[in-house]
Amino acid sequence: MTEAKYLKIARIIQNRIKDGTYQAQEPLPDQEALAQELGVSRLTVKKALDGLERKGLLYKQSGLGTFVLGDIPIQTDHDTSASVFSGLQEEIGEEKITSDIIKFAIEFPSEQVQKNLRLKSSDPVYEVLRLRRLEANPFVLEHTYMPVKLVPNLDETVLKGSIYHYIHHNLGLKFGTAYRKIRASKATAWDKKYLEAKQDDPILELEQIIWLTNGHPIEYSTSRNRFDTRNYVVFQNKDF
Amino acid sequence: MTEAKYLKIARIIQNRIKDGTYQAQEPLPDQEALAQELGVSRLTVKKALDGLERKGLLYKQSGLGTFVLGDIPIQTDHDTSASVFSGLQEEIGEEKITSDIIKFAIEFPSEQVQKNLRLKSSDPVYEVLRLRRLEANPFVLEHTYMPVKLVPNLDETVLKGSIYHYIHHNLGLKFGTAYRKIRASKATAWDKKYLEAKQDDPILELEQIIWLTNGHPIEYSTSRNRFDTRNYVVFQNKDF
DNA sequence: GAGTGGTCTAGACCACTCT
DNA sequence: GAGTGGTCTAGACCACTCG
Repeated sequence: MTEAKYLKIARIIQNRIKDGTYQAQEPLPDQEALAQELGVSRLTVKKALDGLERKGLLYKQSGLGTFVLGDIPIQTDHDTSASVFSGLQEEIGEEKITSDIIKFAIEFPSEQVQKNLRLKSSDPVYEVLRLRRLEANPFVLEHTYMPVKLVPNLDETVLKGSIYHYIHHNLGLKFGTAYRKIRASKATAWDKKYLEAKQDDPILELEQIIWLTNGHPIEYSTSRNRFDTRNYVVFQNKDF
Repeated sequence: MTEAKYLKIARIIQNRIKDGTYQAQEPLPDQEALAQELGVSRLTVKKALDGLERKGLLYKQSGLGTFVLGDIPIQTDHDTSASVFSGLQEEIGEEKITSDIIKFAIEFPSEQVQKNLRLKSSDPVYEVLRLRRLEANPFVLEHTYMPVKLVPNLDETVLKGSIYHYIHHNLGLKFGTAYRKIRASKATAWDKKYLEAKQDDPILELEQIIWLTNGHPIEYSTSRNRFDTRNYVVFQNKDF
C-alpha cells in the first residue's frame, strides 16, 4: 500500500508552512502552480489543501487565494486535542507515562455498558481502572470497558503500557470514530484518593465511546483529570 | 449562488438515514448505484458521503460498502457541539434565551487581547460581559472581546439579542475557523453572583478565538457554565 | 473473480474578488 | 477582464474484502 499522493503533497506543504517558506497571512502559490510544480493534478492539490484547512493550518478564499493562518495565540504545548486517537503514551511520550492498575476484571456488562458497546448481557467485558501518572505524578484516572471478543488476551503487561498500542499493533484494529463528552464535575472519593484532589477541586471529565473502522464499538470509557492538570482543545473549520 | 450538488445529495441521504430508508448497521447502495439514481457522477456521491462520514452518520469500509453508524447511546439533546458556530439563540431557540448586559465598553486592548485578536494597542475593542439566561435561569457568563473596526455600530439592542446574528446577517461576515479550549475551574465571585454557583461548584470554561473566512480574528471570548448546566461534545472521524 | 470504496487525471465551467 | 478557488464529469486504475 503506497501512500496517497495528496497526503504526500499535504506533508510537503505543511513542511513549507512550518519552515517559513510560506509565511503567516501570506498567500500560497495558486493551485494550478502547485499542481505543475509537484507534478500532480489540480484536484490532488486541492484535496491536500482541504485537509490542511480542516487541520487549521490555512484558509482559502474563493477568488483570492490560499493563506497561512499563522500561530494561534492561546495554543500551548500543554493542550490535548479532543479529536485525536493516540493514547497517552503516544501523545506525551512513553517514558513519561506509567500506569497503576487499580482494577482489572472480566464481568458481564451492566445495562449501560451493554447499550454503549452494543452487547448482549452474556457478552463479557473487561473493566479496567487505571491511574496514569505523568512523571510519577497522578494525572488521569481512566475507567474503561471493552468487549472481550474484540480484545482477546488483554493482560496486566498490556495494561501497564499502552492498550492503544496493543489494539493497533498487536491486534491490527483501527479506531474509526469517537463521540466524546466533556464536562466539569465534583471530586469523588476516588478522585481524592488517586488524583490527590482536594475536596473542592473541580474535575475535568471526558466520557467517550470509540468505534472501530468496521463500526463495532470497542471502548466505553471515562477519564478524569484534576482541573489544574489538563484542558481539551477543539479546532473547527468548515462544517462539511 | 445555487447550492452545490454534493450538498443536495448529502441532504437526501441524510434524510433517508433519518427516516429509516437506510437502517443502522446496514449498507447503503454502492456509490455507483447512488450516482445513477441521483443523476450525478460517482465522485459527487463520494463527496457527499465523505461529509456525512465526518459528521458521524456513517462509515465506509473499502471493499465492503458504506454503513449507517446508528444511534450514539451517550448522545442527548442536551449536548452542545464544541464544533459549531451558531450562537446560543440559534442553537437553543430565540424565545428561550435572554441576555443581561453586565458590562459594555469600548477600550484599548490589553496585551493579551492585542495578541489574540492581532491588534495594535491603538485599535479599540469592545468588551462585553453578558449573562445569558435559559428560560430566565442563569445559564452562561460570556466575556467577549471584538475589534471595533470589524464590528461597527455594536449597541445594546444587538447585545440584548444575538451578536452572532448581527455579524452574519447585518454585517455579512462569515466565521471560518475557531480554536477552543475547554477546562474545569473553580467558581469566582462573578460565577457565584451571576451563575448562582455555590462556593464549591465547579465551572466548565470554554476559551476561544474565532476567525472570519478572510483570516481576521473577530472574537476572543470566555464562556463559563456551572458544571451542572452544560457539557461539550466532540465528534471525531478521520484525521484528514 | 466480483464487488466495493479510494485515488487520480484532464478538462470544463462556475462563483467570487479585485482592478 | 484576469485570476483565484469550487464544482462536476467521464473514465481509468488501484486496494481491499469476501467467497
